[in-house]
Amino acid sequence: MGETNIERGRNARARLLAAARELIGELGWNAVSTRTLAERAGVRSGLVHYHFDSLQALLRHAALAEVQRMLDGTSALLAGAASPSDGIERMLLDLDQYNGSDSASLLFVETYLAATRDHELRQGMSALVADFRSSLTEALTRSGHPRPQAAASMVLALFDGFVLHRGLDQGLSAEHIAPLLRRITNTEESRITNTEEDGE
Amino acid sequence: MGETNIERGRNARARLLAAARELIGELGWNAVSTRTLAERAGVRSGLVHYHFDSLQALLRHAALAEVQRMLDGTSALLAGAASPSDGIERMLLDLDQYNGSDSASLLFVETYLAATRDHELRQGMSALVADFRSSLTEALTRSGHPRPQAAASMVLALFDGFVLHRGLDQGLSAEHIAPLLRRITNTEESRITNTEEDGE
DNA sequence: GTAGTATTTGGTCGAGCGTCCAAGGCGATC
DNA sequence: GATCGCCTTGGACGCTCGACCAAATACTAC
Repeated sequence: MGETNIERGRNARARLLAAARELIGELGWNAVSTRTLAERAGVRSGLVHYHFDSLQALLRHAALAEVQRMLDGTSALLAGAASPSDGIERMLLDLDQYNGSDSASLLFVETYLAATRDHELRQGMSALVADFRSSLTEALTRSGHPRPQAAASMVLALFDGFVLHRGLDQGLSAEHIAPLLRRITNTEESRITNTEEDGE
Repeated sequence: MGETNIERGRNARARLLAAARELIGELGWNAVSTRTLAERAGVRSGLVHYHFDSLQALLRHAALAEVQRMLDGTSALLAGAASPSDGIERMLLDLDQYNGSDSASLLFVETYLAATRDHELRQGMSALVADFRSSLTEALTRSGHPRPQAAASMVLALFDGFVLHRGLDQGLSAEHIAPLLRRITNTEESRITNTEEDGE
């Protein structure tokens, strides 16, 4: 295809996105500058505004692509599992790869925060998260969970909070909380509505 | 007492801290500048470095004080409840005041993130969170929970993730997930270890 | 009042920021 | 080999930043 000239462009663009993926987590969304970005990508800073409308647009694009990649990988675990409960537990164990201090974990949280201040990013993130949650909800519904919607929301919140807390407390492990996670994903209705038999 | 001169200083200092409390959530940790801070506090920007060693020190101080205030308020709910399960559920309902987009919610998450990049802040946050978690663990232990440590970790992660997700999905409500929260805080051992009776 | 101390002001410093752009490089096409 | 279009360069623009400091101010103590 000898499109070497165009390939050059695609390459630089991809390297800029990869650099953004790393730096958002390392430095924080607001601390990523065109110059550090260009340096990490091995290009000159002028290129940023050739390939993207603005620095924010670059960061948005990089963040959404990475979040989608992570969510896709995670929901693949759900699809390949024998039951939703197993799938969710595998997802939890899979979360151990995000130790809460690596750039992938932090990118996720940074993107959440940036989304509260950037309308376009917020819409993109909402769509991705809603998709993921509806997969979860659907799986839980099919398995007969009495509150599939609430359980899916809870599992999602738990996962993100899990990653957040790992940044402070490295002792927090997936195996540690897996047994209790099963209580949520159980298809049985909870039998106990009030536990005050145990005073002090 | 005519310490009017010192009072002036205390007042300016307090106003700077209050401004930081607001702005960290509104703009993001890294976007708070000495000048916006001073403007919000109604003082001149030079005062920042008179009352504090650096901008970072001011932000650290303000964030840790506010997080402690929030955690203290929340654990008061636990202390005043009939049982840990009730207390935890009240804490969850109390979380509804943090809608995920207000400056209080965002300050919390911003501080988590900033702690991964600021050693001193990280130590302060770790101590506060560890304190809170140990209160929870102790309460769950006294009530006979089979896995008090794991349950406390889980509840904490769930709460923070809950706030995080509310920023994207305002439909997420505490009442919605309260019934499932009880499954975690239940003092009974989970009876089901494997739920694959429901294929597809 | 005078001296002394704590607080506040207003401005400067060098550095880094996002954005823009004219000029140059470079492979494809004729 | 000339022309064309995409890609890249290097620098300039105006601006904000954290930090710092000498002078001015406000209050206290003598």
